[in-house]
Amino acid sequence: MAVTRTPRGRWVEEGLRALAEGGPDAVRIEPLAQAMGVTKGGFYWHFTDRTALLGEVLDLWERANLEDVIEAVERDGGDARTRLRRLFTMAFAGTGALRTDLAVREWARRDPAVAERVRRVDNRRMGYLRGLFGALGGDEAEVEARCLMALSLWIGNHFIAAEHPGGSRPAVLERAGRLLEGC
Amino acid sequence: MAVTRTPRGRWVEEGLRALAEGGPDAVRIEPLAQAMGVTKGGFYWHFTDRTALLGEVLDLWERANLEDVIEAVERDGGDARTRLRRLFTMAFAGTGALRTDLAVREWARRDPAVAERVRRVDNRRMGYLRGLFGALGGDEAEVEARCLMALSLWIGNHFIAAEHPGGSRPAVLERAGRLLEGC
DNA sequence: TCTTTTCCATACGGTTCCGTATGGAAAACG
DNA sequence: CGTTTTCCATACGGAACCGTATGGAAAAGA
Repeated sequence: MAVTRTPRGRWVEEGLRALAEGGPDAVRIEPLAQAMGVTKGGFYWHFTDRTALLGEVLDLWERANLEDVIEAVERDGGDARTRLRRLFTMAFAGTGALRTDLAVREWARRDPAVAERVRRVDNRRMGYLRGLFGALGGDEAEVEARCLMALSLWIGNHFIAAEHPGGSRPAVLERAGRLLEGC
Repeated sequence: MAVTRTPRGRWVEEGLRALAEGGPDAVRIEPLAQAMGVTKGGFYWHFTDRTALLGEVLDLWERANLEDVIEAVERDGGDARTRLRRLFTMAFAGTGALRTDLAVREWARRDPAVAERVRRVDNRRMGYLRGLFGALGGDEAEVEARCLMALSLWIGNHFIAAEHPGGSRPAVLERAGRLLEGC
Protein backbone atom coordinates (compact mmCIF):
# COMPACT_ATOMS: atom_id res chain seq x y z
CA MET A 1 0.00 0.00 0.00
CA ALA A 2 1.14 3.47 -0.72
CA VAL A 3 3.72 4.02 -3.38
CA THR A 4 3.89 7.71 -2.63
CA ARG A 5 5.64 8.98 -5.68
CA THR A 6 6.35 12.20 -3.81
CA PRO A 7 5.86 11.03 -0.25
CA ARG A 8 5.08 13.16 2.72
CA GLY A 9 8.68 12.89 3.86
CA ARG A 10 10.00 14.39 0.64
CA TRP A 11 8.08 17.59 1.29
CA VAL A 12 9.46 17.77 4.81
CA GLU A 13 13.04 17.18 3.67
CA GLU A 14 12.74 19.78 0.96
CA GLY A 15 11.17 22.16 3.46
CA LEU A 16 14.11 21.69 5.80
CA ARG A 17 16.51 22.43 2.97
CA ALA A 18 14.64 25.60 2.06
CA LEU A 19 14.59 26.61 5.71
CA ALA A 20 18.34 26.22 5.98
CA GLU A 21 18.93 28.27 2.85
CA GLY A 22 16.51 31.12 3.24
CA GLY A 23 14.82 30.98 6.61
CA PRO A 24 11.18 30.23 7.35
CA ASP A 25 9.96 32.80 4.84
CA ALA A 26 11.62 30.79 2.10
CA VAL A 27 9.56 27.70 2.83
CA ARG A 28 6.84 28.25 0.22
CA ILE A 29 4.71 25.55 -1.27
CA GLU A 30 4.83 26.44 -4.94
CA PRO A 31 8.61 26.94 -5.19
CA LEU A 32 9.10 23.72 -3.23
CA ALA A 33 6.88 21.85 -5.65
CA GLN A 34 8.72 23.32 -8.60
CA ALA A 35 12.05 22.28 -7.10
CA MET A 36 10.77 18.72 -6.89
CA GLY A 37 9.36 18.74 -10.40
CA VAL A 38 5.71 18.51 -9.41
CA THR A 39 2.92 20.96 -8.77
CA LYS A 40 1.40 21.82 -5.42
CA GLY A 41 -1.54 19.58 -6.24
CA GLY A 42 -0.23 16.73 -4.15
CA PHE A 43 0.91 18.87 -1.25
CA TYR A 44 -2.59 19.63 -0.05
CA TRP A 45 -3.35 15.94 -0.08
CA HIS A 46 -0.57 15.31 2.46
CA PHE A 47 -0.85 18.49 4.52
CA THR A 48 -3.69 20.73 5.56
CA ASP A 49 -1.72 23.93 4.95
CA ARG A 50 1.70 25.55 5.03
CA THR A 51 1.75 25.76 8.83
CA ALA A 52 1.44 21.98 9.07
CA LEU A 53 4.53 21.56 6.92
CA LEU A 54 6.53 24.03 8.99
CA GLY A 55 5.56 22.08 12.10
CA GLU A 56 6.81 18.82 10.67
CA VAL A 57 9.99 20.45 9.46
CA LEU A 58 10.63 21.53 13.03
CA ASP A 59 9.81 18.04 14.27
CA LEU A 60 12.43 16.63 11.96
CA TRP A 61 15.01 19.16 13.09
CA GLU A 62 14.28 18.61 16.76
CA ARG A 63 14.45 14.83 16.52
CA ALA A 64 17.69 14.95 14.56
CA ASN A 65 19.31 17.37 16.99
CA LEU A 66 18.25 15.86 20.27
CA GLU A 67 20.24 12.69 19.99
CA ASP A 68 22.33 12.37 16.86
CA VAL A 69 25.52 14.16 17.83
CA ILE A 70 25.50 12.93 21.39
CA GLU A 71 25.09 9.34 20.27
CA ALA A 72 27.97 9.67 17.83
CA VAL A 73 30.25 11.04 20.53
CA GLU A 74 29.30 8.44 23.11
CA ARG A 75 29.64 5.52 20.75
CA ASP A 76 33.43 5.32 20.94
CA GLY A 77 33.71 5.85 24.68
CA GLY A 78 36.80 7.25 26.35
CA ASP A 79 37.11 9.57 29.33
CA ALA A 80 35.47 12.96 29.56
CA ARG A 81 38.35 14.87 28.00
CA THR A 82 38.53 12.46 25.09
CA ARG A 83 34.83 12.71 24.42
CA LEU A 84 34.91 16.47 24.77
CA ARG A 85 37.62 16.78 22.15
CA ARG A 86 35.74 14.41 19.89
CA LEU A 87 32.64 16.56 20.32
CA PHE A 88 34.61 19.70 19.44
CA THR A 89 36.05 18.11 16.34
CA MET A 90 32.66 16.96 15.14
CA ALA A 91 30.89 20.18 15.99
CA PHE A 92 33.29 22.41 14.09
CA ALA A 93 33.66 20.09 11.12
CA GLY A 94 30.29 19.78 9.44
CA THR A 95 28.56 22.91 8.23
CA GLY A 96 25.34 21.45 6.84
CA ALA A 97 23.37 20.84 10.00
CA LEU A 98 24.41 24.16 11.46
CA ARG A 99 22.85 26.24 8.74
CA THR A 100 19.50 24.79 9.67
CA ASP A 101 20.24 25.34 13.31
CA LEU A 102 20.90 29.03 12.85
CA ALA A 103 17.81 29.52 10.74
CA VAL A 104 15.70 27.86 13.40
CA ARG A 105 17.22 30.04 16.10
CA GLU A 106 16.55 33.22 14.20
CA TRP A 107 13.02 32.00 13.65
CA ALA A 108 12.64 31.27 17.35
CA ARG A 109 13.21 34.94 18.14
CA ARG A 110 9.84 35.81 16.67
CA ASP A 111 7.80 32.66 17.28
CA PRO A 112 7.26 31.40 20.84
CA ALA A 113 6.36 27.87 19.71
CA VAL A 114 9.67 27.61 17.88
CA ALA A 115 11.48 29.11 20.86
CA GLU A 116 10.10 26.34 23.04
CA ARG A 117 11.58 23.70 20.75
CA VAL A 118 14.95 25.43 20.73
CA ARG A 119 14.84 25.57 24.50
CA ARG A 120 14.35 21.82 24.67
CA VAL A 121 17.26 21.16 22.32
CA ASP A 122 19.52 23.61 24.15
CA ASN A 123 18.72 22.11 27.52
CA ARG A 124 19.55 18.67 26.17
CA ARG A 125 22.86 19.89 24.83
CA MET A 126 23.73 21.85 27.93
CA GLY A 127 22.91 18.82 30.04
CA TYR A 128 25.29 16.71 28.05
CA LEU A 129 28.03 19.34 28.20
CA ARG A 130 27.51 19.63 31.95
CA GLY A 131 28.36 15.98 32.34
CA LEU A 132 31.56 16.29 30.34
CA PHE A 133 32.83 19.57 31.80
CA GLY A 134 31.74 18.49 35.25
CA ALA A 135 34.12 15.55 35.08
CA LEU A 136 37.01 17.94 34.47
CA GLY A 137 36.59 19.57 37.87
CA GLY A 138 35.62 23.03 39.03
CA ASP A 139 32.66 24.19 41.02
CA GLU A 140 29.15 24.13 39.66
CA ALA A 141 29.08 27.75 38.55
CA GLU A 142 32.35 27.44 36.68
CA VAL A 143 31.17 24.30 34.91
CA GLU A 144 27.99 26.09 33.86
CA ALA A 145 29.97 29.03 32.54
CA ARG A 146 32.19 26.76 30.47
CA CYS A 147 29.17 24.96 29.03
CA LEU A 148 27.59 28.22 27.95
CA MET A 149 30.85 29.38 26.43
CA ALA A 150 31.26 26.12 24.52
CA LEU A 151 27.76 26.29 23.09
CA SER A 152 28.20 29.99 22.30
CA LEU A 153 31.46 29.30 20.54
CA TRP A 154 29.75 26.71 18.38
CA ILE A 155 27.02 29.15 17.37
CA GLY A 156 29.18 32.27 17.24
CA ASN A 157 31.72 30.59 15.03
CA HIS A 158 29.34 30.60 12.11
CA PHE A 159 27.88 34.02 12.76
CA ILE A 160 31.16 35.84 13.12
CA ALA A 161 32.98 36.83 9.99
CA ALA A 162 36.13 38.35 11.43
CA GLU A 163 39.58 37.40 10.21
CA HIS A 164 42.45 36.40 12.47
CA PRO A 165 45.85 37.99 11.83
CA GLY A 166 47.82 35.32 13.68
CA GLY A 167 46.29 32.18 12.24
CA SER A 168 43.32 30.44 10.73
CA ARG A 169 39.87 30.13 12.25
CA PRO A 170 40.30 26.38 12.95
CA ALA A 171 43.52 27.14 14.80
CA VAL A 172 41.77 29.76 16.91
CA LEU A 173 38.93 27.34 17.62
CA GLU A 174 41.41 24.66 18.60
CA ARG A 175 43.04 27.00 21.06
CA ALA A 176 39.68 28.13 22.40
CA GLY A 177 38.75 24.49 22.99
CA ARG A 178 41.91 23.97 25.03
CA LEU A 179 41.17 27.06 27.08
CA LEU A 180 37.69 25.78 27.82
CA GLU A 181 39.07 22.47 29.04
CA GLY A 182 42.06 23.71 30.87
CA CYS A 183 41.68 26.77 32.95
CA MET B 1 14.37 74.12 2.76
CA ALA B 2 12.82 70.76 3.13
CA VAL B 3 10.29 70.24 5.86
CA THR B 4 9.97 66.59 5.04
CA ARG B 5 6.83 65.63 6.82
CA THR B 6 7.91 62.01 6.60
CA PRO B 7 11.59 62.44 5.91
CA ARG B 8 13.90 59.95 4.31
CA GLY B 9 15.34 59.11 7.69
CA ARG B 10 11.99 58.10 9.09
CA TRP B 11 11.70 55.37 6.47
CA VAL B 12 15.17 54.12 7.31
CA GLU B 13 14.48 54.07 11.04
CA GLU B 14 11.21 52.28 10.58
CA GLY B 15 12.92 49.85 8.24
CA LEU B 16 15.55 49.10 10.86
CA ARG B 17 12.83 48.43 13.41
CA ALA B 18 11.03 46.07 11.04
CA LEU B 19 14.33 44.34 10.30
CA ALA B 20 14.97 43.76 13.99
CA GLU B 21 11.51 42.36 14.53
CA GLY B 22 11.01 40.13 11.54
CA GLY B 23 14.18 39.96 9.50
CA PRO B 24 14.79 41.36 6.02
CA ASP B 25 11.66 39.76 4.62
CA ALA B 26 9.60 41.84 7.01
CA VAL B 27 10.88 45.12 5.57
CA ARG B 28 8.01 45.80 3.17
CA ILE B 29 7.03 49.18 1.88
CA GLU B 30 3.29 49.10 2.28
CA PRO B 31 3.23 47.78 5.87
CA LEU B 32 5.93 50.31 6.78
CA ALA B 33 3.86 53.12 5.34
CA GLN B 34 0.80 51.96 7.18
CA ALA B 35 2.77 51.82 10.44
CA MET B 36 3.71 55.46 9.91
CA GLY B 37 0.21 56.52 9.00
CA VAL B 38 0.94 57.36 5.38
CA THR B 39 0.74 55.56 2.07
CA LYS B 40 3.65 54.37 0.00
CA GLY B 41 3.17 57.37 -2.27
CA GLY B 42 5.97 59.31 -0.65
CA PHE B 43 8.35 56.39 -0.41
CA TYR B 44 9.06 56.25 -4.11
CA TRP B 45 9.87 59.93 -4.07
CA HIS B 46 12.69 59.33 -1.58
CA PHE B 47 13.90 55.93 -2.79
CA THR B 48 14.11 54.25 -6.14
CA ASP B 49 12.95 50.88 -4.83
CA ARG B 50 12.90 48.51 -1.87
CA THR B 51 16.51 47.50 -2.37
CA ALA B 52 17.64 51.08 -1.90
CA LEU B 53 15.90 51.24 1.45
CA LEU B 54 17.48 47.98 2.60
CA GLY B 55 20.87 49.37 1.67
CA GLU B 56 20.38 52.49 3.75
CA VAL B 57 19.06 50.45 6.64
CA LEU B 58 22.31 48.52 6.59
CA ASP B 59 24.28 51.76 6.36
CA LEU B 60 22.57 52.98 9.51
CA TRP B 61 23.28 49.73 11.31
CA GLU B 62 26.89 49.65 10.25
CA ARG B 63 27.59 53.23 11.24
CA ALA B 64 25.91 52.78 14.61
CA ASN B 65 27.82 49.60 15.36
CA LEU B 66 31.28 50.57 14.23
CA GLU B 67 31.91 53.15 16.89
CA ASP B 68 29.11 53.64 19.37
CA VAL B 69 29.86 50.96 21.96
CA ILE B 70 33.60 51.37 21.76
CA GLU B 71 33.32 55.12 22.28
CA ALA B 72 31.10 54.63 25.30
CA VAL B 73 33.57 52.22 26.85
CA GLU B 74 36.61 54.37 26.17
CA ARG B 75 35.03 57.55 27.42
CA ASP B 76 35.55 56.78 31.11
CA GLY B 77 39.09 55.43 30.81
CA GLY B 78 40.61 53.00 33.26
CA ASP B 79 42.98 50.10 32.69
CA ALA B 80 42.27 47.22 30.33
CA ARG B 81 40.55 45.06 32.91
CA THR B 82 38.31 47.92 33.99
CA ARG B 83 37.32 48.73 30.43
CA LEU B 84 36.77 45.06 29.68
CA ARG B 85 34.38 44.69 32.56
CA ARG B 86 32.60 47.85 31.55
CA LEU B 87 32.26 46.47 28.04
CA PHE B 88 30.81 43.22 29.39
CA THR B 89 28.31 45.04 31.51
CA MET B 90 27.15 47.20 28.65
CA ALA B 91 27.08 44.38 26.12
CA PHE B 92 24.91 42.10 28.23
CA ALA B 93 22.62 44.83 29.47
CA GLY B 94 20.80 46.27 26.48
CA THR B 95 18.75 43.98 24.30
CA GLY B 96 17.49 46.42 21.67
CA ALA B 97 20.54 46.81 19.49
CA LEU B 98 21.25 43.11 19.59
CA ARG B 99 17.98 42.08 17.99
CA THR B 100 18.98 44.06 14.94
CA ASP B 101 22.43 42.60 15.06
CA LEU B 102 21.17 39.04 14.99
CA ALA B 103 18.77 39.75 12.16
CA VAL B 104 21.58 41.25 10.12
CA ARG B 105 23.81 38.26 10.79
CA GLU B 106 21.15 35.81 9.72
CA TRP B 107 20.62 37.91 6.63
CA ALA B 108 24.34 37.91 5.93
CA ARG B 109 24.31 34.12 5.62
CA ARG B 110 22.41 34.40 2.34
CA ASP B 111 23.59 37.73 0.96
CA PRO B 112 27.29 38.32 0.23
CA ALA B 113 26.96 42.10 0.27
CA VAL B 114 25.50 41.96 3.77
CA ALA B 115 28.17 39.48 4.82
CA GLU B 116 30.83 41.97 3.78
CA ARG B 117 29.35 44.62 6.07
CA VAL B 118 29.19 42.17 8.98
CA ARG B 119 32.81 41.27 8.35
CA ARG B 120 33.82 44.91 8.66
CA VAL B 121 31.93 45.33 11.92
CA ASP B 122 33.29 42.10 13.35
CA ASN B 123 36.84 42.99 12.45
CA ARG B 124 36.43 46.32 14.16
CA ARG B 125 35.09 44.68 17.29
CA MET B 126 37.69 41.95 17.30
CA GLY B 127 40.38 44.55 16.88
CA TYR B 128 39.15 46.42 19.91
CA LEU B 129 38.88 43.25 21.96
CA ARG B 130 42.39 42.29 20.91
CA GLY B 131 43.71 45.46 22.46
CA LEU B 132 41.96 44.83 25.75
CA PHE B 133 42.69 41.13 26.09
CA GLY B 134 46.22 41.63 24.82
CA ALA B 135 46.92 43.91 27.78
CA LEU B 136 45.98 41.09 30.14
CA GLY B 137 48.83 38.91 28.94
CA GLY B 138 49.07 35.61 27.13
CA ASP B 139 50.51 34.79 23.76
CA GLU B 140 48.94 36.00 20.55
CA ALA B 141 47.00 32.82 19.83
CA GLU B 142 45.52 32.72 23.30
CA VAL B 143 44.44 36.36 23.08
CA GLU B 144 42.78 35.66 19.76
CA ALA B 145 40.95 32.67 21.21
CA ARG B 146 39.66 34.75 24.11
CA CYS B 147 38.46 37.48 21.77
CA LEU B 148 36.52 34.99 19.67
CA MET B 149 35.01 33.45 22.77
CA ALA B 150 33.97 36.84 24.11
CA LEU B 151 32.27 37.80 20.88
CA SER B 152 30.67 34.36 20.63
CA LEU B 153 29.38 34.63 24.14
CA TRP B 154 27.76 37.95 23.32
CA ILE B 155 25.99 36.49 20.32
CA GLY B 156 25.31 33.06 21.74
CA ASN B 157 23.75 34.50 24.86
CA HIS B 158 20.74 35.69 22.94
CA PHE B 159 20.45 32.67 20.69
CA ILE B 160 20.62 30.08 23.45
CA ALA B 161 17.48 29.39 25.38
CA ALA B 162 18.75 26.89 27.93
CA GLU B 163 18.06 27.21 31.63
CA HIS B 164 20.72 27.02 34.32
CA PRO B 165 20.00 24.82 37.35
CA GLY B 166 22.57 26.48 39.59
CA GLY B 167 21.81 30.12 38.95
CA SER B 168 20.52 32.82 36.67
CA ARG B 169 21.81 33.62 33.19
CA PRO B 170 23.40 36.91 34.32
CA ALA B 171 25.26 35.02 37.04
CA VAL B 172 26.57 32.51 34.51
CA LEU B 173 27.60 35.32 32.18
CA GLU B 174 29.37 37.07 35.03
CA ARG B 175 31.32 33.94 35.78
CA ALA B 176 32.10 33.39 32.12
CA GLY B 177 33.45 36.93 31.91
CA ARG B 178 35.81 36.25 34.81
CA LEU B 179 37.00 33.06 33.18
CA LEU B 180 37.75 34.93 29.99
CA GLU B 181 39.82 37.49 31.87
CA GLY B 182 41.53 35.19 34.23
CA CYS B 183 42.83 31.98 32.91
C1' DT C 1 0.40 86.41 -3.08
C1' DC C 2 2.21 83.62 -6.51
C1' DT C 3 5.26 80.14 -7.82
C1' DT C 4 8.12 76.30 -6.91
C1' DT C 5 9.42 72.50 -4.41
C1' DT C 6 8.29 68.83 -1.54
C1' DC C 7 5.52 65.25 -0.12
C1' DC C 8 1.37 62.32 -0.20
C1' DA C 9 -3.23 59.88 -1.79
C1' DT C 10 -5.19 57.21 -5.14
C1' DA C 11 -5.57 54.18 -8.80
C1' DC C 12 -3.59 50.78 -11.73
C1' DG C 13 -1.26 46.59 -13.79
C1' DG C 14 1.72 42.91 -12.70
C1' DT C 15 3.69 39.19 -9.84
C1' DT C 16 3.83 35.67 -6.37
C1' DC C 17 1.82 32.86 -3.39
C1' DC C 18 -2.13 30.76 -0.70
C1' DG C 19 -5.81 27.43 -0.34
C1' DT C 20 -9.79 25.01 -2.86
C1' DA C 21 -12.09 22.32 -6.35
C1' DT C 22 -12.17 18.89 -9.68
C1' DG C 23 -10.88 15.46 -12.87
C1' DG C 24 -7.72 12.14 -14.15
C1' DA C 25 -3.63 9.05 -14.14
C1' DA C 26 -1.16 5.49 -11.85
C1' DA C 27 -0.36 2.10 -8.67
C1' DA C 28 -2.35 -1.52 -5.41
C1' DC C 29 -5.63 -4.86 -4.60
C1' DG C 30 -9.16 -8.32 -5.36
C1' DC D 1 -9.44 -7.00 -15.49
C1' DG D 2 -12.09 -4.01 -12.71
C1' DT D 3 -12.19 -1.35 -8.46
C1' DT D 4 -10.24 1.34 -4.95
C1' DT D 5 -6.83 4.15 -3.15
C1' DT D 6 -3.23 7.29 -3.84
C1' DC D 7 -1.17 11.04 -5.90
C1' DC D 8 -0.87 14.87 -9.27
C1' DA D 9 -2.19 18.62 -13.00
C1' DT D 10 -4.93 22.33 -13.88
C1' DA D 11 -7.81 26.06 -13.08
C1' DC D 12 -9.66 29.40 -10.07
C1' DG D 13 -10.46 33.24 -6.60
C1' DG D 14 -8.28 35.91 -3.29
C1' DA D 15 -4.64 38.33 -0.77
C1' DA D 16 -0.36 40.88 -0.28
C1' DC D 17 2.96 43.52 -2.20
C1' DC D 18 5.84 45.78 -5.94
C1' DG D 19 6.65 49.71 -8.81
C1' DT D 20 4.46 53.44 -11.88
C1' DA D 21 1.54 57.30 -13.05
C1' DT D 22 -0.85 61.27 -11.94
C1' DG D 23 -3.09 64.86 -9.54
C1' DG D 24 -3.19 67.53 -5.65
C1' DA D 25 -2.11 69.53 -1.04
C1' DA D 26 1.04 71.83 1.82
C1' DA D 27 5.02 74.23 2.89
C1' DA D 28 9.03 77.42 1.17
C1' DG D 29 10.77 80.93 -1.14
C1' DA D 30 10.43 85.12 -3.97
